[in-house]
Amino acid sequence: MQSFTEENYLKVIYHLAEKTETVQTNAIAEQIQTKPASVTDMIKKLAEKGLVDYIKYQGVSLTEKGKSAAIDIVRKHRLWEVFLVDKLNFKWDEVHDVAEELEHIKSVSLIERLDEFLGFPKSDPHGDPIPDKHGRFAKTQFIKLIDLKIGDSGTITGVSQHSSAFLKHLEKLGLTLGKQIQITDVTDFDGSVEILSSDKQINISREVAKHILISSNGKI
Amino acid sequence: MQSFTEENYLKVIYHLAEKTETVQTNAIAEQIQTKPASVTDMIKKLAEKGLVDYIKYQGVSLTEKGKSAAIDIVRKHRLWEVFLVDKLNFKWDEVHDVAEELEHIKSVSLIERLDEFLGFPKSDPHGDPIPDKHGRFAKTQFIKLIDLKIGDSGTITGVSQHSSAFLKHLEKLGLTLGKQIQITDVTDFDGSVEILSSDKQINISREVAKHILISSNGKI
DNA sequence: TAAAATTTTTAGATTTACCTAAAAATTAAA
DNA sequence: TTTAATTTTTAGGTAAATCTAAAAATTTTA
Ligand SMILES: [Mn+2]
Ligand SMILES: [Mn+2]
Ligand SMILES: [Mn+2]
Ligand SMILES: [Mn+2]
Repeated sequence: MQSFTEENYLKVIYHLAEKTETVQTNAIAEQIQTKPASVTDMIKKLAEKGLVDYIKYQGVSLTEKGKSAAIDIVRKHRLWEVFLVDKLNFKWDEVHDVAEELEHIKSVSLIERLDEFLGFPKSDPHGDPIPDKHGRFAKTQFIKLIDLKIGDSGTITGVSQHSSAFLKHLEKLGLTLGKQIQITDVTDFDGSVEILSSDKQINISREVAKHILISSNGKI
Repeated sequence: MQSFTEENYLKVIYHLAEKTETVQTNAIAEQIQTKPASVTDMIKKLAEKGLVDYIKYQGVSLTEKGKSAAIDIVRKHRLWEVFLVDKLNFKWDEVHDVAEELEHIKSVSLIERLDEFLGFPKSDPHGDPIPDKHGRFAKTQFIKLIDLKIGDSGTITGVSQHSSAFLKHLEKLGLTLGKQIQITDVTDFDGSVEILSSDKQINISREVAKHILISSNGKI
């Protein structure tokens, strides 16, 4: 059984490992909002417990045991987010912080029953996949909107930024999950992207386009 | 803002104060499952924060501020219990421990929306009243089953013991909330109580009878 | 490839919530 | 009303998760 703090470390290491094979002390410190010295201490403890592989100065990676613990927390986080949006009418930009707390509630039957109550959802309000109780989930094949070419079209199926500011912005633009979009132009000047969505022309910045994930269906 | 631990102390003091005006160090220690010396430490801290009134060796009592914080935790605990039973199909004997964790989730809007989602319930699965968001609730007027006389009847509206063992036992006897009962006899030998419920004669021990709460409707 | 910059670790403290053992105060009994 | 029992507090310490400052290792730059 892991402490609240240990669980947060495992989850952060898991997410960072999606980008780089082995995870750096500083990167963890930044995510956890703590100092590198504290991270080193905790990493040693997690290594003792067999949750991470750790070689001094070489970074850290999750063991199978650590990975499965991390996925379990991610599962809980995403299920609670679905609950908050589907049942309690939270907006998609309001759920993350509460889910950060709820994900640490320790009860296997609670999560299994919640999963059932929600109808075994496959993805959370941000399009992220929800692992099943065995930790299995489909690795989703997303393309960043920024990487599409003029004329390409697809469906918004995820976001790679969960900040309230970003999500509220998308909401205002009408760019929510499930929306069909087509790239109509890319501005030379600032690289902003012109898209067609719900019969409206919208201009979004490169920064926004980077964090919208599309499941492409090629040309219309 | 209180810590997880401070919240538990406030809640325990609140419940103990329902019996005795001022609460003893040892009583708190027993509830929290800790040592009296630790309780003294924490009481000092709570007094510093203005949450309890404390005079050395004289016991402790909640200030208005402390009381309202405690009631807020009780409200959360009971709302989560309703959620678990009504929405996730937990039994009434399975919810307490999970609610002990959920009650510490800090989000005002979460609880307000949960309350609404549940239809603003007035009592929890054990018959205990749920305070509204201002901390107000009706002081319920219960009589212990053990205090009824032969011939008296009433409705089971609460229990004063929340252990799983006790609740499972009641379930097996069919003595759940809302059931009509009538006292038919009291055994001289062991003081056990003979009752009529759902057209069946049941014998319950004094110990059980002490913890069943009845809203009496006099003679039938 | 040697110096500089960056990253990571160690050393030594701090805070929170505990503990044990012993002293002090209160309450009950003789 | 003194003694005994009980309750409560103090004194001194531990473990978990932090921190700052400084040392060590690695990586980058020149
Ligand atoms: Mn989230
Ligand atoms: Mn999410
Ligand atoms: Mn309860
Ligand atoms: Mn209850």
